[in-house]
Amino acid sequence: MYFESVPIPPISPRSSSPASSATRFKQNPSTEFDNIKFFINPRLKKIGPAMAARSYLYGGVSGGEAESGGSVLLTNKRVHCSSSLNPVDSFFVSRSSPFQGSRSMVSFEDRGNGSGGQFFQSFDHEDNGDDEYDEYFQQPEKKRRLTVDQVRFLEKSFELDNKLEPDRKIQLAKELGLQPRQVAIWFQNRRARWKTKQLEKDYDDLQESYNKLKANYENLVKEKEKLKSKVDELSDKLMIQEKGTSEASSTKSPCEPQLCEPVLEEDLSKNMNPACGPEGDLNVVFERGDSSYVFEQEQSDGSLDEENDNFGKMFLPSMDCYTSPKIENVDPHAVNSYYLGLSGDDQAFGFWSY
DNA sequence: TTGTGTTTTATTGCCTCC
DNA sequence: GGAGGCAATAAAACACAA
Repeated sequence: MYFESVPIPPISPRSSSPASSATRFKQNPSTEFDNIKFFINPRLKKIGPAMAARSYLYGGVSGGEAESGGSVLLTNKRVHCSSSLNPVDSFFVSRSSPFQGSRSMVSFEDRGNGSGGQFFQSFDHEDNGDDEYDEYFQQPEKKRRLTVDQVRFLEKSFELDNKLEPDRKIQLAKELGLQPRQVAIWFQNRRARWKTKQLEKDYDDLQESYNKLKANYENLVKEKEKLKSKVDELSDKLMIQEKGTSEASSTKSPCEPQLCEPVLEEDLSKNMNPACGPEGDLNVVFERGDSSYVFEQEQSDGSLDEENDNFGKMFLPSMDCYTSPKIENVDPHAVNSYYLGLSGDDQAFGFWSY
């Protein structure tokens, strides 16, 4: 086991200067970055090797795990972290790549001996003077964005397959002049972005469906109101007509054979004719009593029918006050259809078929 | 110029699979 | 147990308004 306490001065990562990083590095001359595997700060938070190296190089610790002014413990415990410090990665950076120009902030190509391990070894305090430290740290690698061409290339590759097999990763890294790790990270982040976009799209689709349904519902409510007012209007007419009829009958002889005769089916079908409409002798129809039998043909199937059913039931109570008690046995379909002068087929209004 | 919000690059820990 | 994926997150880079 290898433990070492490493003080971290209170320096903001953003405002850090290369010199301060170098200073900190020099404060720990015995630090061997090749042995850095695992970091624990005083608050027992873990810091990976790359993060630790980053804190040295750039004056801060990514992830906010290390508290400034605190210290970390170095151990050689192995953690799963494909750190960019891996010297092997630098071999994948092709100097002849057409996509040169973007490197990871922890890419150490063109630095010293060209490998991460050697890069760090070159800072052995015993073998290097202060000037050399400062020379390196005054021009730190910054986090660099990929070039437009690199991104375009990666995007095309992502379109083909958003998963990255090891061979493909290495191939892409070579072609782009990046580290395989960078390619893997790019795909990882790209998948995350894709997923976010997908979620947004799904949300929009759901929202659109909801809006359509809502609009349909509002239309139905409007139509319902329209029909209700029409029913009310016709009910009023019926009441007036009833009044007139009763007044007329009271002035006539008690028994008028034509009116008291039972209504025949043929007569009813005449009354059901839309052309006749509600102006027909409704009293006669309801006097028959078993109207549901008469209007059996009005029955239809499907949810639409159910809608109409409720619709009819909804208006019946308001009609009770206008009609004789016998009407309570009447099929709501029949009542509505008859009152509106519509046959069963005519009930298939356009607005029902959303 | 500076403050602020967004995007991109990168790290970490956890999880699953082999 | 190692490799790779993912969610969460940090921080640099960038965009843009005041």
